[in-house]
Amino acid sequence: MENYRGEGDLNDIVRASGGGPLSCVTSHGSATVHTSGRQQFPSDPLNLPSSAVEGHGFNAFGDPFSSIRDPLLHELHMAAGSTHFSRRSPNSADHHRIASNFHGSTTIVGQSKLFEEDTRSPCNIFSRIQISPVSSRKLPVSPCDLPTMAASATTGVSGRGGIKAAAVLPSDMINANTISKSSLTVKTGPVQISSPRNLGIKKRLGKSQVKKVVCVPAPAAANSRSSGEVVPSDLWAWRKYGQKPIKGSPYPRGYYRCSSSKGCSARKHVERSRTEPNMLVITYTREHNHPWPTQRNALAGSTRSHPSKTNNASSASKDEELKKESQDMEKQQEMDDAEFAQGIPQNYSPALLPGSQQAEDFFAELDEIETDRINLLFPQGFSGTDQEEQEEKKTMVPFGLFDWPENDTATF
DNA sequence: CGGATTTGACCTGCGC
DNA sequence: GCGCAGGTCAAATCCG
Repeated sequence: MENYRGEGDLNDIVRASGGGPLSCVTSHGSATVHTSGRQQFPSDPLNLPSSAVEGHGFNAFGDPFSSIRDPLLHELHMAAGSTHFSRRSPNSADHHRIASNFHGSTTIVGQSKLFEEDTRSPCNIFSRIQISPVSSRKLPVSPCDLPTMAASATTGVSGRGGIKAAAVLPSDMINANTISKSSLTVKTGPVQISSPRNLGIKKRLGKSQVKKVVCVPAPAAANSRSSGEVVPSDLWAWRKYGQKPIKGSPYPRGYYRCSSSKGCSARKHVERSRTEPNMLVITYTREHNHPWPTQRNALAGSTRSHPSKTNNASSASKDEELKKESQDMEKQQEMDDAEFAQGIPQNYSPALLPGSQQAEDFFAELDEIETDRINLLFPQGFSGTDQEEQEEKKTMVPFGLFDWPENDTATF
């Protein structure tokens, strides 16, 4: 059984309420009249004192994935936290501002009230993120195939038994940026994350395995060899070892194992949602038995997934970009590691007052870092002049990590 | 040439 | 026990 640490090591992905830092939804730009899509981003785990986080049940279930952070999820998390919550303010006006900022463009009048209410509610956003026990055999449809369940899934918890299977929230439903854009059009990808952190109950699945499911928008461009299937890249290096047609689905499922480290038994399989072909359902099984790789390792392990990234950049500047990116990522990882080691985010600085010089300097630095990160992730730069477009791309930052073509953002 | 992908065969678990 | 479907293996092939 290789290094597989056993079925018991993986938690189920269902939690009756509460959730974890992985429950970061970066979707935006979608529009819905569903106004209960409350964003509890003050629950951003990066910026909350650990006590507050634990108070909501984080890390209360010995989640194996909490010790090994998935870079994909981690980056989503980071991007959301850094991009939209760096300008912290204790007053409600800024709550309002933050809530609207998160979605990049639209200000929702009255949002702050919702915001405040929700921060008091024990049923925070994390209970609204996709919560789905997954069994490849017993779940007839993938999490992304269940948009119609969203209404009932807004709590993420059903009445009977407390857990609703496959309660998947389309981004439309989780999006606080309601009534803002063309109805029900997802312009940039929704990301639905089902995390083992969301589990309160262990549940055995088909082959005694518990899985972690992530739904991401499917890139359209081809960056794989012949199948045309495009798999978003995360910081792990994955090697494809199989592909199978799945009954009932027109799309095959690709099987990948971690190649970041020899002997790592981590697996994932990627398939398109059968009802939403624009969505990829990535199911992670087993655990990595090594720390998640540095950027250098990740790049080394995914060369084939990154064909011809020329983009008019000279090789010299490309090297510099890569170098800078690598340094940036490593620096960020070091910071993160330190935060996780201490349990309290180091950049959590509640003492900063909005008007103080200290705060201004702090935010100025964050702005610089922010700009750098975005530039790194979009080395081509933002070509568009439209402010909304730029805002959208800014919010898209995490998706850049998947190495998606810029143009794909409008294909949903 | 080394490493990644493809793909058919084989293995295994589950439902009937 | 049998059949089905998902998961894995490994040889062939491809690509940088």
